[in-house]
Amino acid sequence: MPRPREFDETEALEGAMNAFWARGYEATSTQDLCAATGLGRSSVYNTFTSKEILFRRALEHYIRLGVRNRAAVLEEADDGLDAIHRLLTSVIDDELTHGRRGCLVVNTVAEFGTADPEITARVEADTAAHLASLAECARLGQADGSITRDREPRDIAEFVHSTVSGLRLMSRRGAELPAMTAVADIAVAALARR
Amino acid sequence: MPRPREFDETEALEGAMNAFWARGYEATSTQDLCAATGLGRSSVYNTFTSKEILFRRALEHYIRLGVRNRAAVLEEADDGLDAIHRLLTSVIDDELTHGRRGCLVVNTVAEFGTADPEITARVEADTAAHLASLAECARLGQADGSITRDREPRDIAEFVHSTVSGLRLMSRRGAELPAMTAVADIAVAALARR
DNA sequence: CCAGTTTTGTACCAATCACTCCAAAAGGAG
DNA sequence: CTCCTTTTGGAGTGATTGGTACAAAACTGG
Repeated sequence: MPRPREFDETEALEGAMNAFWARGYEATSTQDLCAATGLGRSSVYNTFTSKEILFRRALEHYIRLGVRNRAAVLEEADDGLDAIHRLLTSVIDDELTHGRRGCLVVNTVAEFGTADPEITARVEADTAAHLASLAECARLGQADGSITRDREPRDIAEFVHSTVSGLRLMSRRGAELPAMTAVADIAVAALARR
Repeated sequence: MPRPREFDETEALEGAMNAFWARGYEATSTQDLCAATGLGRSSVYNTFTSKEILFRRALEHYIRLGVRNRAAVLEEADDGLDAIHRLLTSVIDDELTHGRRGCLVVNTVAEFGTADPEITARVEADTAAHLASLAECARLGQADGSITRDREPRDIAEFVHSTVSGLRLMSRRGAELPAMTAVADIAVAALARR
């Protein structure tokens, strides 16, 4: 039987994810990746094949964590509007407690645009999933009377998604908490049924 | 008297700006910069000193153009709310006619965060100026009755600024026009006096 | 304890990175 | 024309890039 690994693959992946998250794809060297994962050069390549593939796996891992977190937040909401309010609040919270790192997906979109087909496809899939979940919130909110019926659920979803991106970017550039809270407040109020 | 230059410095700067805009700072090599400016290696370094300084000048140039464009858009507005509506519409228009490039400042924030003090300061200054101009619009709109008085001008400015960033990011990831229009519509409606 | 398999560390690879050096070229002022 | 300055192209700088080669190490099933 083979020699066993001396590290936990998920932990290493998480280290790489954090490095890419902080500095972006291009600015993160393979040496940075060794340091961030705690692995030697050989182990990195033996496990993750290449920088590009490691990045895709890190992005994938990030997205999975994001989906999980969002689901947890939405679960404890009282109604549709509250769900969206909680979501925006949790974004702000997360930024404050984790040092204004922004969002890996947002950073990736900004860095790559649509230049890389594989990454574009992965981002598109995540965006679609996020939008679907937000649209479902909107539909629920319209049914329970908390969210305006003047807009299509799809459009509301796009608006909230855009607001989340905006908040993530605000945080990354170092905006103050009150400013971010104000943005979230106005966004939520815009969707409230009146 | 010295030998004169064979190129226009502003044109060269614009070429460099476009390269950084499309690919980001790290992914743009000095060779890319030569191609984008049309200059030889020596001329690039003779004129712009270093990649880092060239980037700062490109960012500066981009910001100046942006300020000029925004001023032109705001000038022809009927009232405060219309100004904000026109601003968001012009962002969408600009993205569609210029190939969904997003915004250099947004991309720069995503790529650098607050890691580089000089760039952070420049972005902060631009953000402050943009916010001030937006807050003035909000104040005007509150005075002429087009914008809600339930919010502070400062907060409205932050909200609009965040929405612009959100739209820019949407466009860069390739979102459809109707989705962007919906976001802008909801944002404008959120600020309307009712 | 041995055979078999994989991981690991080290040394190494060509290519590219940002950048520099320098001589030749190109003008204008006298 | 000559002098003086600056620009220009091309070759070259060391350092770093992403990625490999390979042998020693490490573990387990037999």
